[in-house]
Amino acid sequence: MTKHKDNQTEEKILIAAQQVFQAKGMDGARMQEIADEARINKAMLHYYYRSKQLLFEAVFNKAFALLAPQLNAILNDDSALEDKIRSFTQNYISFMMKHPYLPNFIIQELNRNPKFIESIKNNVAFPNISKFKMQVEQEVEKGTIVSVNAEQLFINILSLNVFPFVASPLIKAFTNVDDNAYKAMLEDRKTAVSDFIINAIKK
Amino acid sequence: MTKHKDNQTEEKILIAAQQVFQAKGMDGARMQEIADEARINKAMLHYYYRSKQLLFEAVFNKAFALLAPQLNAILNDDSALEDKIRSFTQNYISFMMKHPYLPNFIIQELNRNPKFIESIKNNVAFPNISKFKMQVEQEVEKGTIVSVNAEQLFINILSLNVFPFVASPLIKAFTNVDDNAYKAMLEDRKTAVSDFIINAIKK
DNA sequence: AATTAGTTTAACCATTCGGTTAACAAATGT
DNA sequence: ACATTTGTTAACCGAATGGTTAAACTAATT
Repeated sequence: MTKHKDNQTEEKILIAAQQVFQAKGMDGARMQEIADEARINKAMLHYYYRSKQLLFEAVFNKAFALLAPQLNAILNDDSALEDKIRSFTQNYISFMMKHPYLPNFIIQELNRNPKFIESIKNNVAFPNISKFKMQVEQEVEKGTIVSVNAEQLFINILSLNVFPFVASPLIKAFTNVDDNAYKAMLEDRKTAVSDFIINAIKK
Repeated sequence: MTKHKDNQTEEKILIAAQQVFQAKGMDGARMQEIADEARINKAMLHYYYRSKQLLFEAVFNKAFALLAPQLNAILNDDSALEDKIRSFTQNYISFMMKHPYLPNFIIQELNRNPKFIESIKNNVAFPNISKFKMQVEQEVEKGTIVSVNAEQLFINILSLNVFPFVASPLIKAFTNVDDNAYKAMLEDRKTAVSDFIINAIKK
């Protein structure tokens, strides 16, 4: 980062830290466990990242940088609303099935420390609703969809796509479904959710 | 609980533990902080609840016992599907606005320890989808709603109602909305969400 | 070969944390 | 009145934890 040559150690640490932090959260993670996971000496963690807090922030920012473009796909894209909803749902669920820990990690840590969001809000690619809002308002005016508040619609889209990943243990228990069947249900949702949304707003 | 007389101390501890655990989670909570919050000596925590783990479980079970009946309102009630969706949405959002920490706490701790759910599954009032599933299938057969999978519909209802409480810091940031405006949006959702759902499944 | 800068390790340190102990106070029962 | 049980406190304990240090090691640079 600063004086360090391009060493593989720094990368190994970040990967290990990612796994441990995402599984156990900031408070539950142990520096020793991260070191073990990376198969290096614990002092190396501090050599490269100075403190647990800074290592955590590196992991968090990387995770957020991975998530943000996914959301911008629906917020900033130029294609038609219905197409966007379909492609977003399809892509987002595929993406999340590859990174199931991601949304929970981000949500949990932001709840733990809400001030933390200010520091990432400055990020260039921070998702923002304004363009999406204009598009929805235009569609309402044109009469292609029912009268709907853009913020509420965005919350609905996000909820339907993200929540099943955040609350999976709970949902599995309520619906008496095992891991494989749940995966199949998520697969179905790639189209079922967009059908649901479009039905809800279509005139 | 066991040999203790109906002392107010035990109750004070549980209330304080609830606040601290729900704000900071199992790993982030400190026994000393709970004692301070309850204005009692730390040793009392162990006198009444033996260990941090057991105190945590008491808090968790109480929280879950508060949540479960809310869910059973839509799963086990006999009224018509559309009415249930409306009343559930209305009641659930009102309820959550009074207990905003609840869903996050439960979801977070179940993700931290998925085995933990087995111990509460035995609970008599543990929410179960089976009756709701039958009702949805009947409505589909009668032709009053579009063909829809009951589990998926249940996930959708849950997502739309719960997620805005779980991810509030994130949503507030994306939509550029402050605390008061967000509260107003949640208020709107009491009817907006049920309209959205019913629109989505109506023929 | 000697110097230097960067990297790695084992041992160590101070603090925090969950939990215990022993003495004491206040009820409760006889 | 006395004894026993229950409730409360301060002081303490050992283990775990984030972080530091100083020395050893490695590999370029001169």
